[in-house]
Amino acid sequence: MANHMDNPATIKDIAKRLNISLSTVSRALRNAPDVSEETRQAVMSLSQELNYQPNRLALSLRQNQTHTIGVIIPNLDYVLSQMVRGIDEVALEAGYTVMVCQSNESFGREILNTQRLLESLADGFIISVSSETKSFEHFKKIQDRNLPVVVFDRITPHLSAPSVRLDNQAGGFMATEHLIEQGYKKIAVLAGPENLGISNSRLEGYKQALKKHKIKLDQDLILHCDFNQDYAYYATLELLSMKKKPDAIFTISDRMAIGAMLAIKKKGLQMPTDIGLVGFNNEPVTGLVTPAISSVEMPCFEIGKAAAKLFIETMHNKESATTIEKILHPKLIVRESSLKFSA
Amino acid sequence: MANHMDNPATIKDIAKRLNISLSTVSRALRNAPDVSEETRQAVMSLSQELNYQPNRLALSLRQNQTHTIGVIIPNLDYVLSQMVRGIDEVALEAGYTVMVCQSNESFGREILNTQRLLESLADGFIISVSSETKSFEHFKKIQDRNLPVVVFDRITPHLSAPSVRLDNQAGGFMATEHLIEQGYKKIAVLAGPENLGISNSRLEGYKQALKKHKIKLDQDLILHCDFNQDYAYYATLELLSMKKKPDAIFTISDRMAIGAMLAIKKKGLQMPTDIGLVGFNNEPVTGLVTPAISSVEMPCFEIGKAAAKLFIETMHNKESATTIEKILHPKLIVRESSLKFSA
DNA sequence: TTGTAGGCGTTATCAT
DNA sequence: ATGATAACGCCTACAA
Repeated sequence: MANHMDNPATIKDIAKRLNISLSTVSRALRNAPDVSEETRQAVMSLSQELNYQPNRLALSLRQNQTHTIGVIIPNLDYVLSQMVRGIDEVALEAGYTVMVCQSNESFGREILNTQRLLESLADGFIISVSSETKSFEHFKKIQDRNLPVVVFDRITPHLSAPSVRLDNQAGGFMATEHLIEQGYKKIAVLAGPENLGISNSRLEGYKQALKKHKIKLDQDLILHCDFNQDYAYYATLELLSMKKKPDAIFTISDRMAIGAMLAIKKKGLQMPTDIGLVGFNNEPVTGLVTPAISSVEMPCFEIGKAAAKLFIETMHNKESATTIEKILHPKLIVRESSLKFSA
Repeated sequence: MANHMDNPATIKDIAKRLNISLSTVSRALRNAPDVSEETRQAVMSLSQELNYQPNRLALSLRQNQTHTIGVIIPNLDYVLSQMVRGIDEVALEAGYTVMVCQSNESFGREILNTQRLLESLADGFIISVSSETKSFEHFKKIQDRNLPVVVFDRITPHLSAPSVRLDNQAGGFMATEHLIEQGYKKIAVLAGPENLGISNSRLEGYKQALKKHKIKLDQDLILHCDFNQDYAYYATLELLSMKKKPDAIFTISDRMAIGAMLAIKKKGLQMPTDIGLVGFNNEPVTGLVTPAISSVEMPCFEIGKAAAKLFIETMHNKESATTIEKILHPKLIVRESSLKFSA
């Protein structure tokens, strides 16, 4: 049995015990061709006995790579958890370890995370940008070091890197068109922070749908508010107090949809009769509340997997174009909250 | 400006440019006392100019520590996300980087994660055990290397390590007693997997409450099922088909509570009149469904923070007793689903 | 087929 | 106050 040593066995230990040189051991261990069967056997069996594990630190130092991917994300909510699972899945299989850092939607924290991960010598980065972030110097530093970066979900034009994302505009479009087809006339939209790409794309889809159906765009029906439930609640109360009150609301996240729902109930209005509601993300909760909320489904797990795959590819082929843009497609899940013409 | 070098500057570079020795640079950088003010200034300013960052790999190799904590958790659901946030918070502040690995409740995956993290030379581990895990050899390997381990949330007697957890029994007790006080007579419990500690503790609390109130324990009212919504749904259907049907259900997780709720609705029963329901975790969803579900609140973020703090302490004081057990307290959040005597 | 030596970036010990 | 050297664990020319 392995004697109770604190310190893991090293190549040196094996070499000493076998009275051969370090290099021979190293070769035997890595199945190099030029080592006698006899020595190899001896090395192998002893290394098993000593429970030898190569020291990744030494390896990394030598080869100048850590087989670690730095993942920076704004939070660990439902959507991103799923995506991280996808990343994890692929990365693990490819022999990479993942370091996940949450920025908590904080710009400063994002910089700190980048810094730390850079210090830890991650081989590259998979990033979803915080909503607070408007400057991208910290990410540029990564690229200055010539490390591969993949951005996903919340991408940004300010960072030129291969990317994976949802077709957010299509999502916004299908949500809005669905409401139009259900006979809603005055459709408001709760958009997210103005500087956020996904927010604007979904909003763009909304506008596109109105245009297609020849509905005049009313700026008063577009509200930008923070990505969370409370803001959405108050924004909705505001909307519902307008003279020319909307008869439907599209929110660009489910958190916001929940906030809107609570406000609608507070006002004593009924969904889907008085007012229609469609959210975004298709979080499980949308199917559980009453009425169940229609939502745009996003293939989170797949997006995560795609991001990791793209990363690995970029890694193995450093010259690859930074213009690769992988776009996955949303799907509308219709539930009660928007089903005016129910079956 | 920093010339566009791919390779980060090293001590060597600085030494060369300044025509002094490596050791002097090293000393100057680390503010050693025995270096002339002049040299120090020169080194400092050049290192800034070159944007010098010490190479953590080399440092780690030298000092035999990575300042990295391996975190192994079964999944990234609401509860654990919060806890991870807590861990992150404290670890970051203490200068540690966190590597989070999900086992996906899989025993094999947990072993793999441990292995990987061990190879990556984490300085220690913070672990919440997968529900599938019945053997603990892989964790013993960590301790064999004399690395500190802290277990949290899902702890196990098979692993002797400092731990942080909720007083699960108290949680089970307060949920059950609340139901009793609300006048429910036949209270069933949906417990989790049998080998899981938290499951059994909560169940124990249930039993304790019955005992206190002199209610006879009925084994038929205790169902073990997997930790998820679907199982809970079917288990509840089963419960509700019994002749001596229960008039209240305590589920040891909110996921299960949701499953139970759906089954109750399916059967056309009303909460809280026909049947009472209390869940566990106080996930946001419990407040959003109709009727809102009472639930036992657990201070997730705090538990995470406590785990990380305990880890840091253990780290700095290796001889510390492995018997430290930090226990945080739950709080019952009463909502409609169990409020028979409503105000 | 095997061994020797140098290097990855850093720090620590010992001289000078 | 400064420098040379060995060491952390590993790999890889190059030499034998």
